[in-house]
Amino acid sequence: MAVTDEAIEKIKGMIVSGALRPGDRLPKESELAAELGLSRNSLREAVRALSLIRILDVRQGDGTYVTSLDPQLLLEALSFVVDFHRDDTVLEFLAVRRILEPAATAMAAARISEQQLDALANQLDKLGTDPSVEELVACDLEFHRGIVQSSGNSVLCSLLDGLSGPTTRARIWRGLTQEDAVSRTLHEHRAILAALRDRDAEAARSWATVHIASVEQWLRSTL
Amino acid sequence: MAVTDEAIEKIKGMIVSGALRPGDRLPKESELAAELGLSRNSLREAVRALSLIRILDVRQGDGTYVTSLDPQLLLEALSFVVDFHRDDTVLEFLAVRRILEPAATAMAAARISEQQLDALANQLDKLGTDPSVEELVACDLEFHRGIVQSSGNSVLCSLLDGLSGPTTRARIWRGLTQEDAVSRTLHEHRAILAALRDRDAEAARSWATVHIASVEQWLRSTL
DNA sequence: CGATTCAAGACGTCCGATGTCTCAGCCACA
DNA sequence: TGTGGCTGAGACATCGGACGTCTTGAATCG
Repeated sequence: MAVTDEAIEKIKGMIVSGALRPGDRLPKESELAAELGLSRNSLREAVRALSLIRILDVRQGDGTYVTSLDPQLLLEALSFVVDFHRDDTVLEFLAVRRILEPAATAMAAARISEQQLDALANQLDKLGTDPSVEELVACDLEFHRGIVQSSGNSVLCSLLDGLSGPTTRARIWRGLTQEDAVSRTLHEHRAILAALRDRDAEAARSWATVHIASVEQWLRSTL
Repeated sequence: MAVTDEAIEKIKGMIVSGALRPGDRLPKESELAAELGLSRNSLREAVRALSLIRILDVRQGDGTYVTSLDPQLLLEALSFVVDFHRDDTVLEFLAVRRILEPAATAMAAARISEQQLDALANQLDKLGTDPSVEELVACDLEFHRGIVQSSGNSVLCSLLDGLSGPTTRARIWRGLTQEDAVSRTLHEHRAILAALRDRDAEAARSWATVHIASVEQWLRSTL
């Protein structure tokens, strides 16, 4: 195994074993390199790789630190990876989202606060009845994120956040070509919100499923 | 932005835009470095980072290539990230798995082949009635992977593979020395298999839910 | 014709120097 | 005495070049 890969594994080991804890500062590059038995250049490659996936946080002039290791942070790297997928796998991503999002929405029905509900309602109202496609999609993302956050599961939340990337493009595309997509989306959002207000998990789940399935169906018929 | 980060973005751009396609070979390091306007050292950091998350495949003595970019490959990096999570978030990962795995199992009920079913049955038989914990864990992983693969959604499959990474699972099982856990697991596996054979998606889903929920419950009571 | 050898090409690793940024401590000023 | 700027030490950023190791394929020899 290459020394750089070894270094990656060793640093990983130090973190997993607890020798390095979230927020801890690593020894300076030259010291750590000596400690691990490789050159500073090679060590830097390892550090850079771990920083790309948000394990390490490198601050020039200061030092290198272990990040908080929050699921949110680590899964953020997921969206970077997801960006590489081509359109022919969008359907598979959407299918996964169709599983997760309704479940998250149902979970939120039991936990979402009144303030959160009001905030969501406000957000929908602010959009008006004839928004631009870009506005609608941005609002859509925000709306769903707000709900999923209320599911109380940060892993679920981050995962959905990452998966939503590629489908965003598809939704924009759809909004541009399908006439009634905008009004239908608005209607579905209000239905989801109403179900959440009623604390009706099953209704919330169903509306969320319908919401995603309609995008999926359109996409399938288009490809 | 640092030159290395710039290089990462540029290489990403070349791939996303289609200038570099899966399997393509990159210019040699010195040339690419000159092309992107940085030193070979800095470029190598970028390449190393992209190779950690399986975007690039570096072969010493040969050259650097774009990987197939299969969802399977890219999400493989997920397990690397998941390894960093501490025990207090295991429950959240498990909750996500509890959503995905039953859905995948239900999907498999409609698509799984007879050969696949026989293979799964064989695998369970081979384990005997009193396996070691290590054998059981390995078999458990294999069993679920086999089913999820039959769901026909490679994104879903890779995601579950990453989430139920060896570390997570191992940690759960290590403490799981409950006597009846082994036999109960075996029983549940057989029930899932029977439901699949019957093409009974709902039964398969329910058994999968029960299967995961029992682990979840045990874990919750232990932490 | 096949096996072996060898050389070119490409990545792997290291070194040392210099640039740039951050932070903390010192000092002058009000 | 408090505040603000200045400055120097420390740490990361980047570079260029040298040398090692590995892969591959062509040339060579039996």
